[in-house]
Amino acid sequence: MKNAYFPQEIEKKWQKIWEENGTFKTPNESDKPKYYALSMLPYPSGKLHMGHVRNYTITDVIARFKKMNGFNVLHPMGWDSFGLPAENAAMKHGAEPEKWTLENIAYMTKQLKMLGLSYDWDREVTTCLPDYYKWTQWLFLQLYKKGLAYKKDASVNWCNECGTVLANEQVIDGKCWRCDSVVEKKYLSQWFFKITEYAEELLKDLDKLPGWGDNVKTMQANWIGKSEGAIFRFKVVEKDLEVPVYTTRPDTVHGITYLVVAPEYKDIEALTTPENKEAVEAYRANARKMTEIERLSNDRVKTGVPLGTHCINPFTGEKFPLWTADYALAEYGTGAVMAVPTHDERDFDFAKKYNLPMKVVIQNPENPSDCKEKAYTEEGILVNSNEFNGMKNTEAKKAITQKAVDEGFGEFKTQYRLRDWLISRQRYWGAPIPVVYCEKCGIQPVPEDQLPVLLPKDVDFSVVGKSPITTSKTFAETTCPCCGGKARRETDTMDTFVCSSWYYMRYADPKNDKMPFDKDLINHWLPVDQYVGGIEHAILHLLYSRFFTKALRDLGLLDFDEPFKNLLTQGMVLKDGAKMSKSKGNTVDPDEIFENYGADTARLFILSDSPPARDFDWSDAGVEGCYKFLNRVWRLISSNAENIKVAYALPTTLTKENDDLVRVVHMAIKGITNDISNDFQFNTVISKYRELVNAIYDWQGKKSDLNDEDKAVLSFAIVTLIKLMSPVAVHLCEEAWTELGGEGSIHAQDWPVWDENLAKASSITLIVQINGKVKDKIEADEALNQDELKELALSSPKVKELTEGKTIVKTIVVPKKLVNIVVK
RNA sequence: GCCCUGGUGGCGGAAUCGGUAGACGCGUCGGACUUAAAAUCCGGUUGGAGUUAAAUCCAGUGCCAGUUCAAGUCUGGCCCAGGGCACCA
Repeated sequence: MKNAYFPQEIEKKWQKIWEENGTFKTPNESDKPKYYALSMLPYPSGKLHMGHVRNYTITDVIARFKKMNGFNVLHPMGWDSFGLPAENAAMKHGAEPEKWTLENIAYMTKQLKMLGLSYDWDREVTTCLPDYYKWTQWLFLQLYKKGLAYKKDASVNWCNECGTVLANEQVIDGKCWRCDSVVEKKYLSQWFFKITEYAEELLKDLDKLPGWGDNVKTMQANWIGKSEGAIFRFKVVEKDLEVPVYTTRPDTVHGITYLVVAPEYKDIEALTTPENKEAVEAYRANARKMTEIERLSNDRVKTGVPLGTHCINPFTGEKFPLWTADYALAEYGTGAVMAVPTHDERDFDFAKKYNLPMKVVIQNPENPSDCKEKAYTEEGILVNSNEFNGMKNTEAKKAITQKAVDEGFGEFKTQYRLRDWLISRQRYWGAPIPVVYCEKCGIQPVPEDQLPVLLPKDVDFSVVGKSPITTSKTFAETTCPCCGGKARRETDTMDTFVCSSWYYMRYADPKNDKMPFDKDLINHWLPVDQYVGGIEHAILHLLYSRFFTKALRDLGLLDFDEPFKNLLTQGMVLKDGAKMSKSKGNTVDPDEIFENYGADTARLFILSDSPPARDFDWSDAGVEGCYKFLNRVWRLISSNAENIKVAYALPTTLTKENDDLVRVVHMAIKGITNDISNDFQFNTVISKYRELVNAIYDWQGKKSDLNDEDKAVLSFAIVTLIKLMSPVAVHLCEEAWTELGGEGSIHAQDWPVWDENLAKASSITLIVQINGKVKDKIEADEALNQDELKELALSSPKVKELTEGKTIVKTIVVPKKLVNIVVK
């Protein structure tokens, strides 16, 4: 074994051998239990960044750990390779999106291999290739047949910069998730997935996911936004019309003093009197012009105009006016709101501004409020509410709704904030939506045997204001699968999130050309046992994937309810306290780290300083420290190489010193195994590697010559060390294993096991406290019983001195640990 | 405003059940080796008091109370930071 550590040399060597030997191939058939470890698949942007390195290292260590623990581990990798950057690159550099994408994939694959990741590359999935997107299209057709994919005219989010529509989930603070430019509203005919059909199950099944963080689950729950309330229908005085409203406060219904409809409300024109028409039209025109941002920026300052018509409150017979105001949202509930200014802050603000009447109907008997200064929104007792007076408002909700139900002007209603998923994109580089439009037959799905609908090659990427796909002379023109007549192909492509909603299923059966996946195989491998990725997908990708799983289950394609059993959301990689970004100039290039220190150092460092879920601050000194540590490990092994043999067996009886080292090794096995099992605390795992290495050096420092027993003990310690380190320092440990006479790959060895009796020190340190403060520490035999421990503590000279002249009130003995003497 | 997460040395962070606070590392200071440097090795490093040096003592896990023989850990109230949602009726 060489004296010096040359990571670049050994890393290259082993990567080649592993590839040739197929060390990391995963067979479908195995007598071992399965384990599916998965990282979120990357977008092939060009180069790996440190966030990737962190993500894939975490998952890789998990996969290797599980493999050594007797699992048949599926650990695949693929590419989320449709999307706008490829198209932008095409426009900028004139490169084909496909060529650009495949080149990036080739480069990043090389980088992933340099990191020493244990992927089964035979299962690689590339979403932009026809053998994959054929099945994305096939799945679309199944959803279409089931009524879960549909086309409708709707007001949609439009990003001018990207030249396409966006899903609600892709609009962040009124801006595009990708390019950050302001999103506008457009009225277009678009394709949707009916995710709302699963709103209740998506919410409810969050409870089935104890392996997910509460942060992600509450984000999803908030996004789904369930609320329970009632619909009331109010008759319009001047017209033969009704205005239905949704409310979560049916208990306040006697306090209605006006009603608000959204500017986009469907019946608004009919509800407007001729005298008010001009003002209402002006208000609506202005609302249409405003972007989401503008609506948000002047929040709290509410505006509106009266329509001139009135409704009757069936509970009181009172007549109240109708208004339009943009604080009522067309897309939520019925688009109309009953206003109770006394018990709703928004209605209160509006009523104050326009001097509308107020009527108190809920009171706190202890501390009544007249609601002149602010709305009272807490619980209370009903007043001014006819037969409901005196009822607790929580009970009145039900009673009042029931009355509406009985008398036929209302019902109980559960409402969700979640909207259907808009999947059309007016872009080229995506999976074409497989439908055609026929003048005679209408919307026709492309027959399954005609899939895939291939992307055309004869397109002009320089066009502005429309999708490049529309420039193809060959693509749109087609024949109707129904009547054979002339028809036009859909030119919209699917949101890339559709592709990434099922990729983890394809890994189970990546080469299937009859189906997206075999049912038995997917039921065998799925759900994913451990999913690792960034928190930024808490809603988007994770919600869509959960929806897909449930929809495909209902299509009979699979038999599970949730795709990801355990989810680890890793923190960001920072540098100098800020997120790494090119614009800030604080990025670190993985290639440079591989070149200067090797992949093992990079892997060790990225896991070392912070627990996976927390943000990680990159520091050059930290990398240096990890490199030094690996050198230290290397020296420890190489300087002892002739004394260490994998095959050496431990003698049954040992000297005290050797016994102590053996105990340290057992403690390390136990500690490291528990740390990995307990939320993958790799930072403490690595500190335990260091402790073990330090202990071996200390032990060695006390020895001048090694006898046979010493050699056996040292071999045990070092062979265990490299097994424990092998999931992290994958190349170094493989090299050491081979040099020390190990057979096969270290990555195929069994994980070390500890002996509970040896995984502790041979004696205990008894903590002696007086009044809860540590006063003495005594080495003691662990066999001592409680009384003996008490005697031992009381016999301490220190204790005698401090208890002199005082009364011992009480003595608490914690077995094997501590004695607390309470004195007065 | 609502929801989630967190608050421990100069820094990253550690501390199964309530039982030695600060593991391990980074930084830093001192020492050894060296002509010198790098590398390596050894030692100190929460604050304060104390001493020639030590021993030793006191305080200390965001703040204020409480429970307990014992609280970083449990309970109640508050403050701060980060993230998410936000005119959702």
